[in-house]
Amino acid sequence: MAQATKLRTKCPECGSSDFILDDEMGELVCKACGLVVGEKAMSEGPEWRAFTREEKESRARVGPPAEYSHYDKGLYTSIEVTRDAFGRPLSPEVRRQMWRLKRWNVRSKMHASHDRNLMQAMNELELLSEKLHIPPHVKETAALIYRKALNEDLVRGRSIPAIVAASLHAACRITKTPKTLREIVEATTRSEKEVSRCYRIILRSLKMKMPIDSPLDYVLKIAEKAGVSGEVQGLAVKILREAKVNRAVAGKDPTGLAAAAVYLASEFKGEKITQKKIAEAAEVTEVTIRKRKGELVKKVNLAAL
DNA sequence: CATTCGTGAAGACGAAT
DNA sequence: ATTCGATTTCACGAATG
Repeated sequence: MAQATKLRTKCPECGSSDFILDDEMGELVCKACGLVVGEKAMSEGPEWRAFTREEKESRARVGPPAEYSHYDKGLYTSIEVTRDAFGRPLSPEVRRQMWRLKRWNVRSKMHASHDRNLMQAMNELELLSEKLHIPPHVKETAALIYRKALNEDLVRGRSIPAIVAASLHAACRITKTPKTLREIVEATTRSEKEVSRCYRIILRSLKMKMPIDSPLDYVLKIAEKAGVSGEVQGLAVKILREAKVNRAVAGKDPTGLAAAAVYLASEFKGEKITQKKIAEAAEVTEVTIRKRKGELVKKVNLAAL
């Protein structure tokens, strides 16, 4: 119990006392360095999975198992430090030295690659966020997601920038920030295909539940980019609301839907914008706008709005 | 001439097998 | 692992104004 309090106040890695409690995953994460204290501690034990599950169910205290205070124990059993290469006992002096060396070796090996990776990734994320004008809280979310991905060993064999981009995309969707995958990808050197693959992998292994993104989230952005009046924008929103209750939006690309709504609204209000302009603003093709527009016209009664 | 509309081929994706 | 169904995009041509 004393260990739990100790860990809550100080991160064993960087000494920071700032933690984020992610109760969805049952993880306690150091805000400064990203070390997942809870999971890190648990993975040292042989049955950490059972432990986490129990923790999750009881929803009681979050903290490391008792073994955390003796994390050296595991090394004692796996590394021979009591005898030399010929099986002769070592002097206590050498024994201590050896033990220290081994421990350092193992720890630095485990941490060095992790840290190097994280540093590169956070750097990349910083650049991306800057380029795309990502709000700070979204960036933070992306960072957290990346750290989880890293801890799940999802980065091995894939490109860091791709995973970073995927994490950012996930963060945008969770926070309902209207940024398309393509916009994010265009700020990187990676292909859309690759990033979207990473995104799906992250979603799956982290068991993340994404809110389905509504076309409404994109109306403002598109309207602004295309330079339409607030009136048109309001009408577009109304159209989409109506379309939603009429089940006219299932399975369609939300940006295309939003674009069509804006186009329709502008047409109706007499301040017509070309499909081309809206298509550009929404990053969909004119064909898609036409298709959605057709459905919208059929399903919602314009005059009633 | 610019804009709009419709169409077939092709690629991507999720779900089902 | 492959196939299927729905969807978007691309690249056109035709109609409209």
